[in-house]
Amino acid sequence: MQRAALELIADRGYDQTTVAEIAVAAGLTERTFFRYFADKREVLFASQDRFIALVVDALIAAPPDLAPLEAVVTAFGASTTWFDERRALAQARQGVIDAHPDLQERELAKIAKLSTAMTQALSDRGVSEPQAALAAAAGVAAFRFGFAQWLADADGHDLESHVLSGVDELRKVIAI
Amino acid sequence: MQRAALELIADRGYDQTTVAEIAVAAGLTERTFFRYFADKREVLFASQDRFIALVVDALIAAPPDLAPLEAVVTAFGASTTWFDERRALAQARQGVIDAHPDLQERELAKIAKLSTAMTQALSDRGVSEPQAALAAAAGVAAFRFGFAQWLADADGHDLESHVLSGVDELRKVIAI
DNA sequence: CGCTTCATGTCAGCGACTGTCATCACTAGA
DNA sequence: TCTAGTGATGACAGTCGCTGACATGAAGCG
Repeated sequence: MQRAALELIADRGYDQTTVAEIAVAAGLTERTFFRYFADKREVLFASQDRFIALVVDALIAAPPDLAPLEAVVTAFGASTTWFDERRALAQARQGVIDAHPDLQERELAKIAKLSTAMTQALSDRGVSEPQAALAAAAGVAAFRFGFAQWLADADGHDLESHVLSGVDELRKVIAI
Repeated sequence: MQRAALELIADRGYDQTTVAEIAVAAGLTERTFFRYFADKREVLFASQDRFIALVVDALIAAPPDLAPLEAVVTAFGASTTWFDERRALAQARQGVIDAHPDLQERELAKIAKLSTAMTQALSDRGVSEPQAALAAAAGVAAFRFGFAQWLADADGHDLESHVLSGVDELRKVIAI
């Protein structure tokens, strides 16, 4: 169903694609669609949930002596090869999302979910509440920055180096 | 209409309040509601748009020799007295928003809108693209942090001091 | 063979949202 | 003062996202 949805929406646009059409294209009915996905947008974000789980697990498993922001960056590192192997798909998906405000909203919500999950994981590592929240926010900002650069980057540096340069930029901005 | 909406939703919940009810409570019809607000959520966020305009204008007007992050913080300072005078209303509104995921999504979207507007304004001040994006992201993160503290703060420090302590915390996290 | 369970289909219905046309007040200008 | 135009609103019908309730059929298990 996710594949069918991405193809249909990429083809004719989000508004012009009904849930019924997606379901039929996958050989099912509209009602069944809503048994798998909470709403229409969600069909494009199921993979995002897996990504979040992956990164949070990596954060929990990170060496306990790392500073908060370093632990966050390390955790993101665990996901970068997964992306590096699927750059074309990620670009297609991002194109669809960037084309519709409703989808951008959902993406922001997923990012926020990631951020709060990382905050929680940092708390569990013994980081204080404010430090955890801001380290997660900063790390996520750097990742988003690096991710955008990576998607746009024609000469194919890998995602991780883009994320690291995002952290560097962040340090420069803050250090003033 | 905004007042009617906030009261009704605070009273019986977002899902249990229909657009038609809000419109009638304001002496209008559902169709007219949708001429003023793009969708049901938006009625709770019109004020947010004014806030964004205010802060962005302040950023444009900030002394040109300020560092990016300092300019952002200064711009937020222009809005804090507005909030300090309306703390009770802000709390009511935040309570409603926190009670429904759809509204949280919209709030994130508004925050993102603010962030990109500030990025643009920083660019216009001559700040480089990456620095602008990250300074805006960092500033917004600090503001959100300070805002949450301020809403929860019983002994009434003003918003600005909470935001400044957010920036301090951010510096500590990053500096490692 | 009967029982349960799980995935799916069917159907009816609500509410968000839109396009279209009608109505009515208000204004500008002859 | 009449008239034409403009802008805000209402009325109505229709689409689509989404949900609850019940039916069906296949798979597994005693």
